[in-house]
Amino acid sequence: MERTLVPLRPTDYVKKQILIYGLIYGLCGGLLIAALKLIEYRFIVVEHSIEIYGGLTALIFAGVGIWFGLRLTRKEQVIVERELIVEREVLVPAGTPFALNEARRQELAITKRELEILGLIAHGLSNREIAEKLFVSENTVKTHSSRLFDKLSAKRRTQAVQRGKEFGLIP
Amino acid sequence: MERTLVPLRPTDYVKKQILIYGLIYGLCGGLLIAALKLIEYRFIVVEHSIEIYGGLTALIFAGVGIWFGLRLTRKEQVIVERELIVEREVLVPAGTPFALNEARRQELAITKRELEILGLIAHGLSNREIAEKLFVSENTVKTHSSRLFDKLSAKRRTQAVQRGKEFGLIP
DNA sequence: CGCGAAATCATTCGAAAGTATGACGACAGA
DNA sequence: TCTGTCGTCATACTTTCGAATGATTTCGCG
Repeated sequence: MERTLVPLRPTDYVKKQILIYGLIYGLCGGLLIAALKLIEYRFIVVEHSIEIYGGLTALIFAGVGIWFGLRLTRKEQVIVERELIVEREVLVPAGTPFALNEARRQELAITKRELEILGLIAHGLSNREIAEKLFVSENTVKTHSSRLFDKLSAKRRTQAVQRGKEFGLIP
Repeated sequence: MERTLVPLRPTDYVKKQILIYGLIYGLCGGLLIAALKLIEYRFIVVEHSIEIYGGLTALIFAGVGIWFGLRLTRKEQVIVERELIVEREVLVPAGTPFALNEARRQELAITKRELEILGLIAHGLSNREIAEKLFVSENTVKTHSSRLFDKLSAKRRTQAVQRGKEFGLIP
């Protein structure tokens, strides 16, 4: 079985962006601590202030980081899932629950994004919910699903799900 | 018509864990900064050290946070997959194409007619098509499906299908 | 860098789906 | 016989989908 997984590597552009924003982000953290320190010198004196402030800052920024991480993965959900499946296939070759029919996908000229949306449709999400989840507009979701239905010869989303399962595009 | 279904969401225990680990995490950040400060006092003196150290700490912790966020979602998906597999194993032991979970059906108080309509919905039929197939009016189909969605806590037909499969009501 | 394929977003409009409510007959069981 | 459940149908209304188009931006690849 052929297995062409997309590594999902960030482009140079994205890398640069991450670097820049990361630096700005870190700077903000430093400024926050400095500000706290400054306030302290002016008004009150607290023991172990550096530890406390640092801890608070780290906590806040960690929270933002986690949130950001969660947000990031949303876009990659389907692909992540696919990787998992591959892994399982290697581990448990006997009773494979689901393996993406990549050949069929290319045969039908269904893009990854469309497949991703098909998965979300199958999970019972509305177009709006999908849009929110993927961080795009509802119109975009409509466009994708429209093309998807066309490729699957489906008239409704329920039908698309049915055919998608038949074709082994979704579990 | 209230219908209390198990939410399958993070428990209080998990929340507490997150809180505790979050605090510990933040503390580590503070200690890290303090350590840096200490080292500075001993050996070298740097200007704006607080800002720099704070920034570095924030940066590191943000990175860890993002990594952690990524990690979190990945684990979640594995679990979801696993649950699905278990359920499927139970429902389809071997050879049998599909066995209706009658217990679940009665538990949810879903009538046979409603189940029938759920099956047709899952096959991708529209309300009108279902009506024609069952020799009833479209309004009747709507009534049935409305009640069905209520019992399944579904807002859309795609969601109803999804839950129906989860519950072993449809193949 | 340029090109084609994807992805993004918008607008409009009709069709389909879903909500809310009420009603009526059939029928099983207390 | 009364009660409750089920299946049937209707009306009115809101929301969501989906089709058809066109436009712009981004990405991957040679």
